[in-house]
Amino acid sequence: MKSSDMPLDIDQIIKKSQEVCTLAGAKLTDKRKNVLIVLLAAATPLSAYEIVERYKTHFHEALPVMSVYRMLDFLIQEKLVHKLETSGQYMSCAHITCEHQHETPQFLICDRCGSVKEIGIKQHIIAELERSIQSTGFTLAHQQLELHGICEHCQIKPQ
Amino acid sequence: MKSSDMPLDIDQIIKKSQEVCTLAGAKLTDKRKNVLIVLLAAATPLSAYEIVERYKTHFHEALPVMSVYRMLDFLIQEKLVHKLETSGQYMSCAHITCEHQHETPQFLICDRCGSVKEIGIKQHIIAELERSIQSTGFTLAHQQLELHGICEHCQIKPQ
DNA sequence: TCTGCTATGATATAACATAACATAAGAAAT
DNA sequence: ATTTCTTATGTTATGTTATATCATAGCAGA
Repeated sequence: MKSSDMPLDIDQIIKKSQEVCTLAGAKLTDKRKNVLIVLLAAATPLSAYEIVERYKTHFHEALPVMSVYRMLDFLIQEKLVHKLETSGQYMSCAHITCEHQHETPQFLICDRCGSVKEIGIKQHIIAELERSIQSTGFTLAHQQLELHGICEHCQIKPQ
Repeated sequence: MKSSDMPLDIDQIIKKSQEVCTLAGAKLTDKRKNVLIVLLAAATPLSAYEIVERYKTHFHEALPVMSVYRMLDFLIQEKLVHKLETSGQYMSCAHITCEHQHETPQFLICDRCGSVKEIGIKQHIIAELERSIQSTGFTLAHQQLELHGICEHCQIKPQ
């Protein structure tokens, strides 16, 4: 069984997230926490507007989109959430409870079912990429890669 | 002098574009051609709405956004134009007049000035990327990479 | 309690994109 | 030349993602 198929221990992840925020001198308020919970419970990345809907379903409380965007900004800053630039969607970081230093994330986005797998691409490939770019004088800001394709599961299914 | 600093021979690129379309059994209509000209004349990628504005300035004719999107779809299909997924902008292909088979494009996007450089990343790096992804069962649809950072020119400037 | 900071709410609007249906323009067939 | 078909474009409406701006609430420290 691959780790990605294992049920998440949301309580543990939230606890760890609290610690991360406290260490950074930031506050994981109830609403920020709930937004994170919505993302943790989702099988796919969500748009800010989808988060509003699910928040309402889960917590019986309406949250303005504007607030969701701000909470997402906060969670991204604390590296608890990633933004997928290619689709304008947000997902919880798959490695919140990992102790190791987080590398720049790389994503495999399934264009059929919308699922996303967060992977760690070998650092030497990224290094080689950077070397191949160096000659242009360009300095990379962030190396987040978003690769689109079809996931294993959807390849097996007839369509 | 690097080729990217050289003035484009727009006439020649348009002529070649006509050929590409004819070969594919498609028609590069006047309006499609004009949209391409707008992109060729731009220093940075443009959004569909910016294209509408410039089209009006250049050709004294109002074009509905809807039509621009369709023309962009056409030009992208003919590989004369690329879409930057991370910014929702469009730019002409830098290699229209090249005879060689076009590889999947890779882009260096300057987050300061918005300029974009279309580069060819060594094929073996892409191959290695694919290999590193293969174990996940994922099949890449397109390997277009959009890398954000600061371009050479903006690094030299004070801010 | 006052002050000030941070978080959140509310409203409006910008920016990017698509759906659905109507019309026009050009090629091919008769 | 007229009809017919197809492709291209126009029109209107709406959906989706994101930001600006100003107001308010809630909490911490002086």
